[in-house]
Amino acid sequence: MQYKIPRGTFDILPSESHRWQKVISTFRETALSFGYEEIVTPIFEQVELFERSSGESSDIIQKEMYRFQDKKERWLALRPEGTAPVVRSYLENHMEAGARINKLYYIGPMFRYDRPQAGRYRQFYQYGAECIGSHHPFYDAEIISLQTTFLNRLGLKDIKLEINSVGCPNCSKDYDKALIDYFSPHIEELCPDCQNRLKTKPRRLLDCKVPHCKSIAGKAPSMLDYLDAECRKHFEQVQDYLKLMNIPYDINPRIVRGLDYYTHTAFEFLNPALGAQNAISGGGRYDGLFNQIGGKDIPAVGIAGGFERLLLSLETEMIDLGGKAKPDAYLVLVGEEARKKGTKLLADMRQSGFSVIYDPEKESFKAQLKAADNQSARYALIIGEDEIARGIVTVKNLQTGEQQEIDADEVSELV
RNA sequence: GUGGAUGUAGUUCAAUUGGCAGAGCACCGGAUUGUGGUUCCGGGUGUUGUGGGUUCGAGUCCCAUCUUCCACCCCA
Repeated sequence: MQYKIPRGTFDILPSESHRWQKVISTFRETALSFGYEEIVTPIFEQVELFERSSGESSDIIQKEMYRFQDKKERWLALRPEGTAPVVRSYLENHMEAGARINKLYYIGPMFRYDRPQAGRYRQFYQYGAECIGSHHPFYDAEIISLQTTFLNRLGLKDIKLEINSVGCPNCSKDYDKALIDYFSPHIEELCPDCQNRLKTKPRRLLDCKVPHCKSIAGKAPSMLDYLDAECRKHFEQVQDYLKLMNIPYDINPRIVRGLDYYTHTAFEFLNPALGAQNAISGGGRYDGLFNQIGGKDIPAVGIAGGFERLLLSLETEMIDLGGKAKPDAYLVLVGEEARKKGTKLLADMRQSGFSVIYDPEKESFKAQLKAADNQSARYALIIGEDEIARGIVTVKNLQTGEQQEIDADEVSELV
């Protein structure tokens, strides 16, 4: 084998693709039933869009983004995430003028240069939904509800929802300061990563897995104590809605979203069975992003999820997504006359919407029937010398083994 | 980017101290030339990830490289 698939990418083969289709169509149906409409944006964008939205210091920008120059030496990037392009498109197409609220969903590949692992790829497929134009806590809950409904429709059970509020820029500032005050006396004891985090993103300290850091972080001040009155109220209202919608959740004050632009609600859906890469989806409110990109003050809340991890979860829970489509009929043709008549029948039946399979390279009667069985066809349509002579087609039900002879013209009606 | 494992047939796995690369499943063909699934018979389908090295001889030992996996980092 001379050529190999690039590292961190994968083919979706026919044996898998029907599972993907099932999950994707379930997401589409769910989003649609919540009033979300699809938006499709390009796979690459100007580099600056992501630098501006994700924050230049973020890992995504620093080490994970695929950048390249085109022939006019414009710097472009394969999109590492879906929200910024949606926001770009929203602003560019003046969608705020068309409707007060825009509810959008997207599906497609994202790209991050990262070390591959189970459930983590360099080209991976995400779905996402964004509700743009309202600050109302109902929509925070609706976005979460969209995800739980989606998971329920797929039949997934072992998924946890954790929510948090990261506050607004105001209380956020106070909190970061409190964290720095708290951790600074311990700086010598912290792991090198955490010493670094203290300078760049204090909140990341709360997440560290090194036992000693963990024990120090255990007594650190909680974000929830630093929320101002308005943020607190918003967070409570989101929870009220979740309760009304019958959605179970845990509050986890340690949730930190990776990207800079989040405000208020932040949440994650986790599957504890998945190992290290256990976040199925995550999201939150990003009232600050529009300002960051386009200078307009537009509130929004959204979610993004990964299909790979979803499919892994479905596998560990052994949930059957239904097999691949089975053909209605397989043509078994023996003899030259039968081949002619059968080919015509094949074309007619396909024209009227049936799925019919025929393979001229299988010549023996037995080989054709075997193939019909192999492909799980519902019926075998048999035409041989006998049928030709009598102007009929033998129809065999491959499940029951029952067989009947019918008039050549009436085949379509029976199947 | 850091640390640690891994790789043999389509697939799951064998192969003794270095001594002719094998088995189940799958696949293909056949079992009175018109009846599939079950059964029986036959067939191994391979650059042992790749490239070097040691050796009379390497799947096995050494070096490099790639892939995948585990953890970190990060996140979907």
